[in-house]
Amino acid sequence: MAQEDVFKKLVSHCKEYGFVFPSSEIYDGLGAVYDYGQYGVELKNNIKKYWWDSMTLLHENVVGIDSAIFMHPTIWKASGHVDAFNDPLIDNKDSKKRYRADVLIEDYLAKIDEKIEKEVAKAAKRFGDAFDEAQFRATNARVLEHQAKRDEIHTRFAKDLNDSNFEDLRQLILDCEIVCPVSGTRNWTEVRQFNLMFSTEMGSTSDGAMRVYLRPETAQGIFVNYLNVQKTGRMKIPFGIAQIGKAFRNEIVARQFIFRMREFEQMEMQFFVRPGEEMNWFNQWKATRLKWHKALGLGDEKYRYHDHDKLAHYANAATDIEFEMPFGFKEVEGIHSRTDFDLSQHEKYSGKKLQYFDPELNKSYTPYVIETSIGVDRMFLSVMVGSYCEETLDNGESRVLLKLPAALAPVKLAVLPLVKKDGLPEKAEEIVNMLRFDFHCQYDEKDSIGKRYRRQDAIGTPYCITVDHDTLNDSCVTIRFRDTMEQERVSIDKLHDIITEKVSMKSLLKKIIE
RNA sequence: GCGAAAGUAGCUCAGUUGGUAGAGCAUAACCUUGCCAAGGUUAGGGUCGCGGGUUCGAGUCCCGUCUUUCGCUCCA
Repeated sequence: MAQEDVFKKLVSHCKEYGFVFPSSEIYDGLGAVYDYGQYGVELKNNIKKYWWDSMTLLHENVVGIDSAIFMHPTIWKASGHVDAFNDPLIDNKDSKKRYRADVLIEDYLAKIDEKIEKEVAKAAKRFGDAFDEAQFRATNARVLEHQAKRDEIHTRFAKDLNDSNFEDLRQLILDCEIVCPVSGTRNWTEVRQFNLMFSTEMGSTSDGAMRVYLRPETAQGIFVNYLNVQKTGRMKIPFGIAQIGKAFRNEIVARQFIFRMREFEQMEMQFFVRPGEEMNWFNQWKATRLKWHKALGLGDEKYRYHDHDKLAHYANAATDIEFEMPFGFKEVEGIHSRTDFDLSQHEKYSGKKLQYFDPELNKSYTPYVIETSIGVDRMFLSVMVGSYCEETLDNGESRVLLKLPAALAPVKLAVLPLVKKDGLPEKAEEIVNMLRFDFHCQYDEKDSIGKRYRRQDAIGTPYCITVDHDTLNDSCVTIRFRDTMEQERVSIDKLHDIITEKVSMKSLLKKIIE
């Protein structure tokens, strides 16, 4: 089966079994925004817990925070996000070339200036020979006309740009009859500002309102709090701060299901180190993070590093951990050595000292930062991709199952009475009531036992507990394993310990520090 | 953003030259059965993505729009 078909089926599966729904579906959806359903939210929460525990439990020197989505707007100036994508752009539909709208108009204004100069030069040359009053008046009128036009355009241009009024800016381009240098046509698209940040107003409706942004990354919330945490937590360098939270990016092209969304969730950890020691820590976190992924057992060959050749302005080393999606190897996590760029920028813009006094070195410095940044939704997708499975059984039947790591599965076990009479449902309910405090359990008595097994396979439930007539006498049940379909007869008393051992995060976490 | 294709039940899809919408699976109830998607009876669920137009009549033809997918482009 082609990879694209698998992906299509996976997307359908996510919808059909309550993992992921398109947002606002009854209103035709909202582009590149998705909601998590009843099983999706459980899986997602488990992924987050796995990450959180791996950071905060396995590392004494890593603590968590939860910073607000709204932050002071100057933070985004300091981080470089405001200036990075602020140009008004316009496309010519015929040549498919993209231009900066403001540059087109500036070029046009320059042309008018050229015309004026030419007129003046021409007149000066002519009047050198003989003065003709009629010609002088005509030239003067043309120059004044040009100047008036230039001033008018300039006024409108400055106003539109200042107000970010792109409709008027486009109208100005049309009114000036500016043509595309390549195609020579005036077939223009709308003017758009490709700013990756969403903005909104904070404060009163009229004068006092301040433009604030929905954060495009969670990292800045960590940087601006790093001294608070360091001082109140008595943290010594090296130490890290972890955070899980929503981030928002106004992507131009958002595609591939939940891989690139406009509202998404990040799990970021910023690790503060001594300047000069950053490469050691960079390599260490690179290795640790890959172990975290591989511990899930989705297949080691599905992961690879992708080292960046071209580095962002803030980084001196960067690598991605990529996962093999049906549409190719794609970035799931980024590990960056961000130097002291962010903290220095915030020192500059806030005017506050953000240095750390290192008692061992007996001096102050601005720490360097290693960042690990992973997209929760991408991780979710990679887990689904790695788990989705269509099998043909010995009897020729097929089954669809999610081979989810037991620790991540939304439902840990289903308790099924073989028949819904003879007291078996009551016995099954008893077992559910015994286990429900520790595990997410489901009870199901509808349809044949085989059908119920398949239903649980489809949502990735690792264990099914079946209550039969013998159970009433010997207090034993069969436990059926999702991946092998094998069964084992065990005592009800032992169920709790058996399941605990299998679904605990502990076994995953141990693999990371091995 | 450009180009192409698609949108009909929860899912996968059919629907003839235009004549008031179907199947399989799924869901719910009952009967029978009981360890890997069994059978029977019955029920619920669709203004055919949305809005216009042509027509006596539109799921079907035309226009617009929204959403999704693929390719290119852009971004990281």
